[in-house]
Amino acid sequence: MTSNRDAVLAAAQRTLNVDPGASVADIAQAAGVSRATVHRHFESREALLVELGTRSLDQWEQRMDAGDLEAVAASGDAARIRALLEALVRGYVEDADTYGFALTDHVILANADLVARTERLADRETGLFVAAQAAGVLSPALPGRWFGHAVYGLLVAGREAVRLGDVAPREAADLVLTTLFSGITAPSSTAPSSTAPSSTAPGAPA
Amino acid sequence: MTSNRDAVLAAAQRTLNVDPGASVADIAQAAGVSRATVHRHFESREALLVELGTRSLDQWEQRMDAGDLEAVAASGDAARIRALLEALVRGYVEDADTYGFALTDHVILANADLVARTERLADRETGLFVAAQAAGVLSPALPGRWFGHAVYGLLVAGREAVRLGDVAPREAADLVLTTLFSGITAPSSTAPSSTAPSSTAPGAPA
DNA sequence: CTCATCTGCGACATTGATGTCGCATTCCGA
DNA sequence: TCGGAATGCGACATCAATGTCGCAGATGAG
Repeated sequence: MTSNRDAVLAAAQRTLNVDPGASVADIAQAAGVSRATVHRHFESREALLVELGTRSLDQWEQRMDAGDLEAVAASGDAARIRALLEALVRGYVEDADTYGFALTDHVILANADLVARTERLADRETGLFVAAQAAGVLSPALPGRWFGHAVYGLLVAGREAVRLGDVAPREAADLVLTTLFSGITAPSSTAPSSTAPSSTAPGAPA
Repeated sequence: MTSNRDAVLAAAQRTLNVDPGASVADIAQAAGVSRATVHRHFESREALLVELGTRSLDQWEQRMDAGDLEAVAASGDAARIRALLEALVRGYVEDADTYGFALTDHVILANADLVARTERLADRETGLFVAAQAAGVLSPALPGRWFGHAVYGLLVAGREAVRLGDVAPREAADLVLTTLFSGITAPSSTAPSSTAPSSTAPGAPA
């Protein structure tokens, strides 16, 4: 059984979220095993990080699979596209809670394989964004590649806001989503916020 | 004269923007001096990073000073507030070009003094955001502390998008601004985009 | 010209972290 | 019960990066 291997991964994930520069020794301690044991399971610190990074990309991919991304994109159905976008982002915010450190970890971001795979997944996601533009859901004025970056940036923002205690973990998804979709300006005059996330409006009782 | 000291700082800034984990040796090489010389000017690698971080905070502070932040906030004048917000963000995007690495550098982000000063500056900025809410410029539904994070996140996004070549450096500011203010959804039907940045719309001829 | 100061550098010392190795212990299946 | 495969660990070896020290050349005021 890989019981302890998973324990190490879990500990690493927890530890790195607090201190992204944590050493193998720190991680081993958090996992309650010796440093050598960590090295039995992972050839190097980088290998450990790469595995975590891979898992975070797995989650991303699963989110897109689960949402049937290509089918929804091809459907051209504005409502479906819109709903999928929202579901994806909510999912990402949730995942960021676990793998958030991977968003900005330099070791992970420098690994060629992960970078390549990230690119492929981003391309795939961009397909949805572009379809969303065609369906009138997303602004046609923005470059297709930008959307993914915007999502990424707001994930980082949400994570940081929660980490610093500026927003409650529960609020994060709504904030990210509202900001992403509608921006931060006040809804123009009295018009109903037709572009706000469908679910609970931020500020409403949770 | 501190000629070479400045040269080291400049080299560090350049080098770190490419490889955030660059060693003192890397920086020294980029500056065309020996490693020991770097250490003559900066007690430690951390001290060097802290100085760069300090300078980036100086810029932030200067932007707020230059915009007369408190006066504008107190004025309650929606147009002035709105204009200042836009000017600030444009300024930040420009600064991120130079000090971008500081946005996510773990050494800098872990330094107590810099964190404390960042907090103070963020509080100051939040004053403007809250005034903007009162003036009807920013959404009253969002928590005051969120705005700063949203700006931060989109700066990271813009920086990354430019770094990866997904958007032209010239476009970055418009993209960040539009996304921040109006989000990424298509303007609801045919209504004039009353909340879009006042200057050049993204996509318009530069 | 001369001394004092500043700047730079090569060589050394130290440190923290990484990764390896052989031995002990546990956990099965036969 | 027995044997081997897997797991864990302490101790060691290595390495990369940091930081220190004393000497050498430049610079500049007097």
